[in-house]
Amino acid sequence: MKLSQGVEWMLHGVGVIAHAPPGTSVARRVLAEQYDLPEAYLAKHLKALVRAGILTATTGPAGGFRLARDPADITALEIVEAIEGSASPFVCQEIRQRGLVAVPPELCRRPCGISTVMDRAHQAWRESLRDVTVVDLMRLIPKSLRDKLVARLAANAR
Amino acid sequence: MKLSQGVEWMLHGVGVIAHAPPGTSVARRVLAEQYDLPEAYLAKHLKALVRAGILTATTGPAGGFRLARDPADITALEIVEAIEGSASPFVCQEIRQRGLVAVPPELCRRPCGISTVMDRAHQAWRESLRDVTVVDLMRLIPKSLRDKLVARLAANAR
DNA sequence: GAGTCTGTACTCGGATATCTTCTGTCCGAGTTCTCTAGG
DNA sequence: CCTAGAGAACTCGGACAGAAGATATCCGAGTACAGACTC
Repeated sequence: MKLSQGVEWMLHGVGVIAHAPPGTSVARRVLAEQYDLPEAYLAKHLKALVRAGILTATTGPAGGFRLARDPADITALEIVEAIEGSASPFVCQEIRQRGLVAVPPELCRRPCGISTVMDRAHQAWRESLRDVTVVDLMRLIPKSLRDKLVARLAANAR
Repeated sequence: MKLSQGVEWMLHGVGVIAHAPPGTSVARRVLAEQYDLPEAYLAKHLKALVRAGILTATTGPAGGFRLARDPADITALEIVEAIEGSASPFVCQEIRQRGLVAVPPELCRRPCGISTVMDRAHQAWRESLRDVTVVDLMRLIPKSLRDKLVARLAANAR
């Protein structure tokens, strides 16, 4: 079980985009330089966030990415699932219905108990991430650096 | 993020092994037939559980696998982590220390805030799985099938 | 008849290919700004 | 001097290779039982 590193990039990245001056966008080049990330690959993950309705993208010289909604309405869970997908990491293959002591289909109306156990854990994980909003992510940046960040974003906004 | 299917196999498998008559082992062939699984690949995961101290393996004609400890002392979390590893699915690459607005090392004594958020979610996931023991897994098998299972295990024990 | 020895059959364990998924990259479509030319 | 037009530069988006990990498999090492042989 491994999370894509795009999750880390986007959790940091959305926190940066959220600091952009109102009405301005952050170009992916600016974001890539911010953390010294490969720009082309970063694009892939940004695109996923646009599809998920978390960011909006505008093209052209003054284009870039900005939040699609209020930062308080966007959760870390949404960001993670935009990249990793919302499917559970545990996929029940119904092996109980196979083999020598197969469970007859009429007893399989309810999901497999193992599957329930795993899903419950997954829900606990999701709940934890749902409690964190982009506002919280913004607060994670040390204050001294926040000023530098905002200055840089303002300088790159056109 | 995807869990190996070995997790499903072993959660079911340990539940089966736990039903073996006292003093007997379950051969991997018997376990493979139980759910119609590829025996050779199943071996890989069983080995992982032996390394983790969850099962003990004995060779020879009457050999096989049995629980290394009391079923009430073995948690689902142990089984999952024996296969997937105990590392967090989120690995912090410390990208905050890179790029144009890099955080100076003296401010990085504490772990990155993003990392903390993800680790908290991971701990919630682990806690949920830690609450489930092998005894619980045994109870997940419907009673009517449990009798058939025990009979089969007794017939294959030598 | 009892004990011992040898052989066989059965078990698990490590090393080895194949394939899907993540990682990384490139070039094309679209838009806005700017510069220039004309009125 | 002002306005309109065309060009250029900058943006994002989808299609294309390479690498790492999961999946699947085989053959070898070790052990307990069973049979046969000897005393």
